[in-house]
Amino acid sequence: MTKTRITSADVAARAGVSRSAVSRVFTEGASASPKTAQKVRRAAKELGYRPNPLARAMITGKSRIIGLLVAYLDNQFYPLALERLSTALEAQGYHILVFMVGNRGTDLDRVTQQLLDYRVDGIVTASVDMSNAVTQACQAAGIPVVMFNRAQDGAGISAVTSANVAGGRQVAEFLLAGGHTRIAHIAGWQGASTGRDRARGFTEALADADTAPTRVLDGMYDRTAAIDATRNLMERDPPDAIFVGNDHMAFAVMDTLRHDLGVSIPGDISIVGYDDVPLAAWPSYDLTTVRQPLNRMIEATIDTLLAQIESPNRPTQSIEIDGPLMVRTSARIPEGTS
Amino acid sequence: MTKTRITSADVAARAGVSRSAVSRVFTEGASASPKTAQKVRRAAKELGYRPNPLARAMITGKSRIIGLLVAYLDNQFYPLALERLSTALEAQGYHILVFMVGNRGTDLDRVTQQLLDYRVDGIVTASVDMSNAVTQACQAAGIPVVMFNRAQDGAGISAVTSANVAGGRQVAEFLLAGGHTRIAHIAGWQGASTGRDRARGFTEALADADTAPTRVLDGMYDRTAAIDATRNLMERDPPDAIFVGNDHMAFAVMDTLRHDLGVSIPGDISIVGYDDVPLAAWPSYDLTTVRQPLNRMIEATIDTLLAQIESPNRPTQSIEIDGPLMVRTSARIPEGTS
DNA sequence: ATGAAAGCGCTAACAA
DNA sequence: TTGTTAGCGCTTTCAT
Repeated sequence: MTKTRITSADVAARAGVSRSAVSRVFTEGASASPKTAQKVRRAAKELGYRPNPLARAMITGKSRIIGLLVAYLDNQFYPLALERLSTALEAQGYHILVFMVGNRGTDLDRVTQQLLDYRVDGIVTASVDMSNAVTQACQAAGIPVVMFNRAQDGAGISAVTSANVAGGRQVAEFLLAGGHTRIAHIAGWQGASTGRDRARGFTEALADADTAPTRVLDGMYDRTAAIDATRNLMERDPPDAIFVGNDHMAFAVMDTLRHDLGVSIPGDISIVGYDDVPLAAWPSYDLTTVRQPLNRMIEATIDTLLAQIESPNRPTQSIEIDGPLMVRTSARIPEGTS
Repeated sequence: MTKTRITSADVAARAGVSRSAVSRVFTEGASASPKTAQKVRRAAKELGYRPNPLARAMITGKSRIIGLLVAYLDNQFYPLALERLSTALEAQGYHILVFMVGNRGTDLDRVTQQLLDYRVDGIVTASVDMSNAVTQACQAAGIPVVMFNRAQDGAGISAVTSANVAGGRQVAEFLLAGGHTRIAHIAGWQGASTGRDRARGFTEALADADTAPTRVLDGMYDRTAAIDATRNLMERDPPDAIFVGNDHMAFAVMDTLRHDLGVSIPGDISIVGYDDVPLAAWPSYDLTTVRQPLNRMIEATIDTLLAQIESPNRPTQSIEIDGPLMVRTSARIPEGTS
C-alpha cells in the first residue's frame, strides 16, 4: 500500500477537466456548472481526494487556524472555555492551535513570533494578562485579536468580559443586605482587569453604603496565595464575610477556613466567589458566586473574531456580558429573598 | 504602514546571496559557510524575516503540528495533560492543533478526515475511547498515533497508560487490609480500557483473597451516572467501602454520600478513587486514590510519538507506568501502616 | 559551499 | 463557465 497523496491534478485527470475546475468545485461560492461539479465530486470521492489546507492557506493567506494563547488550565473555567471555543470554531471550519504561556512573564516574544509565523487568521487570548506586547504586535501584523475574559483599557483591542464591575457591586449589595458588617476582599490578581474591576465595583458599592471593606488582599488567582491571605485575614481581624476574586480561590478559602481554622460557613463567615464553575454547585462547596455566562461569552468572542477576520478594518469592540449572582449556601441569605 | 510579508528572496537580495543560501541557513544541519550564515542572519534580523512554516511544511511534508483528539475536559486530569503536553511539545518546536470530539460517538469520520487534511505529523488521542476507526485510518495514512491513557488490545497502536490492573489490585489489597468486608465498585466506563483494567485488577485481587465485590456498577466516568450508581448501591445493599473508577466520579460519590445520604466518610464507608488530580488532595475531599503519574506519562507519550515520527517503521509500543496509592483520609487506614 | 532551476498542491488572473 | 498561465514561499536536486 503506497503512501501517495492524491492531488487535484489526479482528480482533474480522472474527471477530464482542468485543475482549476477541481479547485472551483471545492471553493465556496465559485462558479462551476452542475455537470462539472458532479464529475469532479465523483472522481474526488473515488480517489479519496481532499484539498490540502496548507497549500490553500499559502495562496489565500487564510489558514483557518486560530491561535489560542492560554496561561493557566488549573482553574476549571478555562478548560471549559477551550472546549466550547474549539467546538464552536470547528463548526465554522476553524481549528485551534494552542500556545501555552508560562504563568509568569515567560518568553512572550517567542510565542508572539510563532503566532505570526503560523499565519493564524486570528488570535484569542485567555487568562493572559501581560498581553499588551503580544496583542500589539499581532494587531500591527494585521491579525485580529480578541481578549477573552480580560479587557485592555483604550488599547484598541477587542475584548469580551462579563460585567465585572457590576458583578462586584452585586456581591457587595448582597452581603450588605445579609447584614454583614465586617466584609473583606481577597481579590483577583490586580494585574488583571477582571481582578481590578471586581474589586472596584465591590468597593464602590460598599462606599455607596458609607462603608468599606475591612481589608483587601491580592490573592493573585492562586490557590496558595489565597490560603495565605485567608490565614493572614483571620489572624488579624476576622471578617464576617469574604468576597473572593474567583471560585478557584474561594474553594481554597473555604477549605482553609473549615478544615484548618474550624470556622463554620456561613455560620461564622459568609463566602462569595466569582465565575460559577461547575464545582461551585457541588454540595461540598455550594458556593454563592457570580456567574460568568460562558456560552454567551464564547459566542461573543467568536462573533467578534470572525467579523474582524472578514473585514479587517472593522473597529475593535469590547463586549460585556451580564451575569447573575447564583445564590447558594456559602453565604448567609438576606431575609425575604425570593 | 504596509502589511507586506518579508520573504526569503528579500533576505537573499539584501545579503547578496541566493534564496537557497537563505534556506540553508535556516535549516537544521545544512551546509553554509560561516560567512554566508552571518550575512544572512544579519539581513534577516534587519528585515525581521522568519521562515514561513506553512510553505516549509508543504515541501518537507512536515508541519510540526501534532493533532490532539480530546473528548472531555471536565475531568481535571485532561486539562492538565493538555497543558503539560503542549508545553513539552512547544519546547521541541511542535504545536498542538485541537480536535474536540463530542463525548458520545460523534462524527469521528469528519474529524479523522480533518486530521489527515492538515497533514499533522502525529496524533495524540486523550480520553477518546472509540478511537479504533480513527487510529486505524491515521495509521494507514502513515501518521503516527499515540493513545494517551487508553490502550487498545493488539491493535498495533502505541499507547501510554498507568498500570491500571496493578492499580486496581493495590486498591483491593488496601481495602482488604483495612478490614472491609463489603466492598463495591463503581467502575470507570467499561468501554474504555482504563475502566476495564482497573475493574479487572480489583476483582482479581479480591478473588485472590477468596472474596468478591458486592456489586460492580458502570459509572461511565460521568458525574450523574456516578451519583445514580451511589444511590442505587445504598438503597439495595450498602457496602462498607467503594472503589470508584476515577477521582471525578469519586467526588460525586462522596458528595452524594455525605450531603444527600448523611453517610460519614470514612466512618461508615471508605472511598478510594483513581487519578490523583489536584482536587483529590484538597481537604474537602482528601481522597485516597491511585496516582496516575502525569508528568511521566506525558514524557513517555512524547518520546514515543517523536520516535515514531522520526522513524516511521519503528514498531509501536505500549508503555505502562506505575503509580502509587496515595493514602489520605477518605478510606479507613489499615493498622500499623507506615 | 553555492546558485539555478524545478516543484510542493493549490488558487487567481486572464483569456477564450 | 472553463482552461491556461502564473505564482504563494519555501526546499531541494543538480551542477558548478
